Amino acid sequence: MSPEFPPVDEQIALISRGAVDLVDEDQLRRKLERSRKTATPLIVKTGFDASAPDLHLGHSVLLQKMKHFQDLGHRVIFLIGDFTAMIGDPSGKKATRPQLTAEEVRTNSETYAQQVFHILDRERTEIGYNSKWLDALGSAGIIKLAGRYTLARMMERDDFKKRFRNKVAISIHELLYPLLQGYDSIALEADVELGGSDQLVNLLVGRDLMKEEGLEPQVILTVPLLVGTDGVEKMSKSLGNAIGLEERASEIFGKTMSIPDDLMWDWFLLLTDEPESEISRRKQRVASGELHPKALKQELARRLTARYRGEEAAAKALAEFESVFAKGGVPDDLPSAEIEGEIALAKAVSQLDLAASNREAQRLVQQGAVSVDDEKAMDPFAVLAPRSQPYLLRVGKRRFLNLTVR
RNA sequence: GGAGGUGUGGCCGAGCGGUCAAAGGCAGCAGACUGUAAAUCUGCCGGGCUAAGCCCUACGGUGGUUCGAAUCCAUCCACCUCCA
Repeated sequence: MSPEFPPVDEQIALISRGAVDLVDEDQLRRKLERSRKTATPLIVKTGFDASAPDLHLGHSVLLQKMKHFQDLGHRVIFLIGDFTAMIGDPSGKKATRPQLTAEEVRTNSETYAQQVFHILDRERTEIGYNSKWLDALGSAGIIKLAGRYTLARMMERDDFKKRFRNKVAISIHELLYPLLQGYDSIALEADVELGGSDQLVNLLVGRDLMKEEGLEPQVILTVPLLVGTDGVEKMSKSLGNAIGLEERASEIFGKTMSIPDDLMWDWFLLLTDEPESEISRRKQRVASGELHPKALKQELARRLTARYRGEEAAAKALAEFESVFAKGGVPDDLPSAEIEGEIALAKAVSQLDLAASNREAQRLVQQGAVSVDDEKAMDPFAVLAPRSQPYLLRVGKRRFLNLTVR
């Protein structure tokens, strides 16, 4: 039963791969040594907000780091911030989050579980809810907790400092948020807490609170925020630059192919287990012209697609991408639709949702974006007459439809 | 409690009472090119209409002034700042 842990140096190498902050390494080393000696796994905590159940590749960076700990034999706790979600996230002060009901939290966490186990080991993942202890804390407990921290220390953090200096409002509950998050660490007696690099300060508060409580403070490890498909902003669903873990194979593949070439290196480092030395070697080979960036990006896309949709689907997505974009071909299985009676081309395009409106459909046709049966159609009012064979409609490079006109 | 400010298309952000479906930027879409749904360049970018024109909706809400308002007035709402 007693787990075998790899040598400490080996563990540290894997743990620190791609990490931004590690506070601090010596302490981690001590914890790992003790864990090895006593055959006791470390308790590794990662918090997730229960209000945003749609996970994307950005989240997967963190999940992978959790997986690393699992692979090393440690106890990974996937902590769902159901209580903190009910307070609302302080950083998103633009729109006050609606309070989630217990029911919603439950469904969301199920959705989570389904997505998370693409990466994490289902058998070895513990799922926790912070309402378990935060509910019990009560207002007296919160006040006591708040007494453990000072305004001056809270205001050391850059974001608050800036906002204060610029006279941008800071509401009281925003001060509470990190404290509650820190209390989670106390409750779990976490050895390590993982988070995105934007979480650093919150995680540090947890460390301080643990010390105050007389516990051994947690080690903090943060991972970078993954840059999204636009190559500029951090990946987020609302910015439209995200690739969801549940998307179709062709989408995952295609969207990955759409990232700027230079972003590949980051993605390789953060989203695959490719050794760092190998990544930099490839970078050199691309720079020297020996290796084609497209080929490499296709490999990245294939691997990411395979992880979430399986090898077979990934291979198919790759083949289809080549045939559609490199050779101007048509995908294997395309959607089909039927229309009763003859119809003008532009109208058909918009009615079939190949364009958002009639006007847009018209513009697309006039711009030469639409083809019928592989021939460019420039007249928006060309009539598609009823016929036994379906028409093959293509709009732009990516939208296809088999249309039967009766 | 008092003083003031702001509210424009998915976002940011211009906007003299007419020539404003509203500059510019971003995002998006398309075309060309290519090595890809990279990069670059070009075009488009509220909606409806068998249309090179007509019509409708739009500048926080409502109601006015005016031949005519995103632009002026009133009022309401929302957000923000300052002084207490």
